[in-house]
Amino acid sequence: MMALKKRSVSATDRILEALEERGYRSTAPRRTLAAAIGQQDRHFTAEGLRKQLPPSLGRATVYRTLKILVEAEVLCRVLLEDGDLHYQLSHRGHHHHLLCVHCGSSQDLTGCDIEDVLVSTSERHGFELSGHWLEVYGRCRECAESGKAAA
Amino acid sequence: MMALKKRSVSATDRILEALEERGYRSTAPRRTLAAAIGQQDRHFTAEGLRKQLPPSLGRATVYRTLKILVEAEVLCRVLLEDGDLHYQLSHRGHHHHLLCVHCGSSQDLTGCDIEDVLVSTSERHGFELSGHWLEVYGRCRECAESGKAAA
DNA sequence: GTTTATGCAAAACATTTGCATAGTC
DNA sequence: GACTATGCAAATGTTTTGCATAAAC
Repeated sequence: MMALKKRSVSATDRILEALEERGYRSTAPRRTLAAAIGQQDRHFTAEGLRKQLPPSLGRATVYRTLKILVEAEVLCRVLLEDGDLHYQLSHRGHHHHLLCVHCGSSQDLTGCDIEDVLVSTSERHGFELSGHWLEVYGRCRECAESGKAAA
Repeated sequence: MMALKKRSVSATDRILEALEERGYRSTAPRRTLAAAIGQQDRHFTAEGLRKQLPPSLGRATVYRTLKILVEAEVLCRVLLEDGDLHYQLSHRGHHHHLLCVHCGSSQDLTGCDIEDVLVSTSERHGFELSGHWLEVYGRCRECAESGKAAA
């Protein structure tokens, strides 16, 4: 229904917990970053995020923290249609996204049978499947209903 | 069976034809580039390609030509598992790749029912599907059979 | 001759790294 | 106090741009 549910469990807290779990120290810059990420309602880039942060927060810290968060699976990377890679809040485990090209929102793809199709297709090609990356583009319900025109 | 069939119709010629079709001029640098691309037997990057070219061929020309070729659908971009985007010779039209993470070869995915699955899944989410991007990773038959160990 | 393409150098970005300083545990 | 994280500035690497010159049509 909504872009990226930012309320309820608080994405910010999930981020901080993930850092703690992994033995990273709790620092002011990381708390600031976690809060900022928690407020993103669509995919974002490292530089884009940085522009929303106090300039006192070093560039390197942003990049280093984002890398950690991707490894911790709190963030994931999404591939836009033009080939740009952005970051996005994520739920653990393998999943895919329905990316709205209009508003930038993203829904997780659940109950998807793609895996099965890939397994059989791969076998047919003598290919030993080990992973895949899928992004789905289109318009979310809201955007489809409202702007029947718009870009 | 093979990585990217470079013989038969000659990828180089396909590239040159595509340029001609689109009204681009036939120039020496473009011919050099086409030949070099035709010799690639796996995905490559702009900079990687440039290193195989005479230094007299300007950097800008490489980038400009690659962009044209992607638009002409002679090349396509492939997303590696680590998020790197590479170029690769392509066959027109929408298709996916089985990318061997070991030798870097690529097979086109044909007879794939993914589209159908996506359509129904999207509908279930109220999502108006417009496109998708899929990459499949694993080992090609040759690599799977030979190095049962190797990286 | 007109128009397009090229090479170059510089600019614009994005990301990473070394290191001294500051903050956590 | 020991170890980790930070901010900064510089280094790296990639891609884009402006522009005068050269080549294609």
